[in-house]
Amino acid sequence: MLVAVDCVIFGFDAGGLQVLLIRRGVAPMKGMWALPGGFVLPRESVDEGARRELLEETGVERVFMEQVGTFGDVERDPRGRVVSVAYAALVRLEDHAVRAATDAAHAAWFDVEDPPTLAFDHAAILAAAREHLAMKARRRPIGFDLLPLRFTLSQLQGVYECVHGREIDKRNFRKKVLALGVLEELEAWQEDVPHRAARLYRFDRPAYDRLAKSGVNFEV
Amino acid sequence: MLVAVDCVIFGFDAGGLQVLLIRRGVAPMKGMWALPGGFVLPRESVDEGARRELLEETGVERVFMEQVGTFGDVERDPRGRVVSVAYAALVRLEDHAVRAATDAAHAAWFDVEDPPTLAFDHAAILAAAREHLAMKARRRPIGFDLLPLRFTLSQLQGVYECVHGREIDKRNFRKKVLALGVLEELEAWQEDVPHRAARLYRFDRPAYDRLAKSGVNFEV
DNA sequence: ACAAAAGTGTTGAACGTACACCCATGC
DNA sequence: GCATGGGTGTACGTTCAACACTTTTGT
Repeated sequence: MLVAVDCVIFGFDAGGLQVLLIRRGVAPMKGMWALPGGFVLPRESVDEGARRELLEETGVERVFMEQVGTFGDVERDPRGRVVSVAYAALVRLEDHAVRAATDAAHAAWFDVEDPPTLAFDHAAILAAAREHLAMKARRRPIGFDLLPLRFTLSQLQGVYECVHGREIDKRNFRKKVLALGVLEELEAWQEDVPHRAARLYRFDRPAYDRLAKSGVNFEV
Repeated sequence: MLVAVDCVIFGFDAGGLQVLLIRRGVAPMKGMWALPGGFVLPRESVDEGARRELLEETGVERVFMEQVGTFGDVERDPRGRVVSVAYAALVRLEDHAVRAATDAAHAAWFDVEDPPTLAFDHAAILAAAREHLAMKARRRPIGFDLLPLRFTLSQLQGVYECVHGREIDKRNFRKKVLALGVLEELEAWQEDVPHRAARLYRFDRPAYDRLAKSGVNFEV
């Protein structure tokens, strides 16, 4: 029995929530889009395998990945009996210019609302990862892992709207998120936008860590 | 590489939250207490393997198990490279008179607050399952899977106090749980108790299913 | 009579939600 | 000057937390 890992890497840009996929360079399902991943080696933990495969196939490293679940149907892989452990992570799109490597002919970002047909049971894994992300967003301030270091409140609101799939009132959102006290207001504004420039904010991690310890929830 | 399953089965009685363990009948760690579980067979899914092992080792069947996580450290099992998928379930203690079977010399319930030393990394799996249970309790009405068909509000409150590890105000608890409208008030009372007899209630599943669809949360 | 748990309401504070208009900028 | 998104406050209703005493039953 083989143990594999598959990584669902989420990014965010103006077009909404994105997911990182690779085009398979080897059989089976050569040429199809799939989640980055591969087999766990005998001398590495499953967690280590996930990090290694992600780096080899996409060049993405140093991200915090969480387990989403394990997919163990008998027929899920035509190569034989393969049980796959799925991981999810959030990255800043700008920080991760992806590159093709090893058995991944290409790596590219896709809108999660409109992904290509995926190999194996990766569509189910992607769906589970989105559900996991929506749950996680209730407990942690996910926006800060997805956005640039300096961001506007509208960008942050966009993250939550994408993740939860509903619109949020602008005034109420600002009130809640500012009241948390984990945003640092910068003396800096957007540039080169065809409308009034928005103020930029930065995530105050020490303040967040203090809050998280006391068990606050980040539902918005 | 071998794939195993381990099952964390929670029950509830007057002594608090309980967990079902087996005494290992074979090496390695023969004689130690462990979570029921074993290896997944080539022709069954991981989910099926968990149900089969639980039945074989403890006689418990027809329970709804959820994945807790997958444990994949290289050194977690002295027999070699074993990746284990952990499952958790809630059962009514009274419905499951456990029995020893196959390679489990004994099966018995233990207080989750004070379990024996466990084999392999099962202490870590148990801790993860408890965390999973506390999270699950925020979204679903877990009490009803753990209690007898007819129960008192104090018993239900006891479940939540155990799971969340804190005391709850009796009046506020009753207000909230009754307001949910998923309890059916019975014309029946406790018997043979050395104090005023408490009214019995029953879980109204159709009402709950209607609520759950509309996305209510069950935090108490 | 006493021990033990059942049962019952109110109040004040905090929070969530709904809602509309003016502002700055680039074209 | 117009289109685009930025930025701001209030009022109402709901929910939550804190809190103490009387009732019933068995011994």
